Amino acid sequence: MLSKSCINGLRASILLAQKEQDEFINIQKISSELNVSFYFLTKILQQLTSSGILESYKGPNGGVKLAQNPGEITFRDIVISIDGDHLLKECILGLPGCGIEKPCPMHEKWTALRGNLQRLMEDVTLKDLANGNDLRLSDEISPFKSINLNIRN
Amino acid sequence: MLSKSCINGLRASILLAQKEQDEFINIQKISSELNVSFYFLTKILQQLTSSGILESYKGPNGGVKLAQNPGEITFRDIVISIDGDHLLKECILGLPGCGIEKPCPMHEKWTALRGNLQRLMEDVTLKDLANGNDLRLSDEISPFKSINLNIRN
DNA sequence: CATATTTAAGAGTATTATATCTTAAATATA
DNA sequence: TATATTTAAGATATAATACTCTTAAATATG
Ligand code: FES
Ligand code: FES
Repeated sequence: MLSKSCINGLRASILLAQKEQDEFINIQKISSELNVSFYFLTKILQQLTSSGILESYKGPNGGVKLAQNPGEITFRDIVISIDGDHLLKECILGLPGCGIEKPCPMHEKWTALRGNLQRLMEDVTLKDLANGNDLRLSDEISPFKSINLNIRN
Repeated sequence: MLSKSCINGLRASILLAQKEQDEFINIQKISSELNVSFYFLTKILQQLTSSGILESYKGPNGGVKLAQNPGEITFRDIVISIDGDHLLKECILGLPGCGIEKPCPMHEKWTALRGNLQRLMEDVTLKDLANGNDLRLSDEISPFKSINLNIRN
């Protein structure tokens, strides 16, 4: 449902919410904690930075940090930034302009469910997520495990 | 959320449910009614046939038809056949084995919503869909409009 | 039996998504 | 100011999905 980029963006954001809010966190460090490629994660976090969800700082001791309090950033903010709002706007049968012309047979049921999804995503903040269980994966079970562990040394 | 293959499979199935159940319908005809490439649709319908949702018949007057009554085939059956059950099984944050080891922070909310999605897809049959509005698109607005209209002439 | 019609199956191409690499820009610190 | 560190941006590579084409198999009909 969510793209891999989006999932990694969420996971990184949750991790940032679990850390000290005031200091910039090194992307290399985040990527190794999440077992995601540094290169890939960098691209994703650039997207979140350009959306204003993160702030970044270059140079020694640089990195990224949340631009707002974790309680003010929602799950939805991050999904929209990376995957856009397709999921929350489009017809489940792919018809153009969901509901505008003639709604498809699934329209009512789908928009109801989609509304619940939207509400769920709006209600959940990074603060909520950060207080939940640890999202880090062990090397053994991580689907994101990188093959080359010596990236950028 | 659903792949294009899946959406086209659904649209074709709904169309079949709107037609005479006893006769085989030509795939070329379905593809032109839906403004989908004959080649692409053929592949998708082969998938539904091998899953036992459709029956096919080769040769003159051949084609495909529903293997059961429209009221007995659910939206879910078709989604599972084409896209698999990822959507209904996986963790929204991509963690392996959703809920088996340590559930992610979204687990409860997501599984609740996913349950509603599952129920929705199980409740809706092709009969329901066929009685709804017309799914055919006009040439002007169809996102599936094929560029070359003279396929296989 | 020969031919035309139609789906099946597999191969091939195109487009998009995912992932990596390289170079540039900013900045801290010696 | 020179160097090392770190993100930004753009180019490249790989994988997955979408889509097309070709050939084979089944079958109706003359
Ligand atoms: S028109 Fe299909 S879900 Fe709205
Ligand atoms: S573990 Fe994430 S939704 Fe179940």
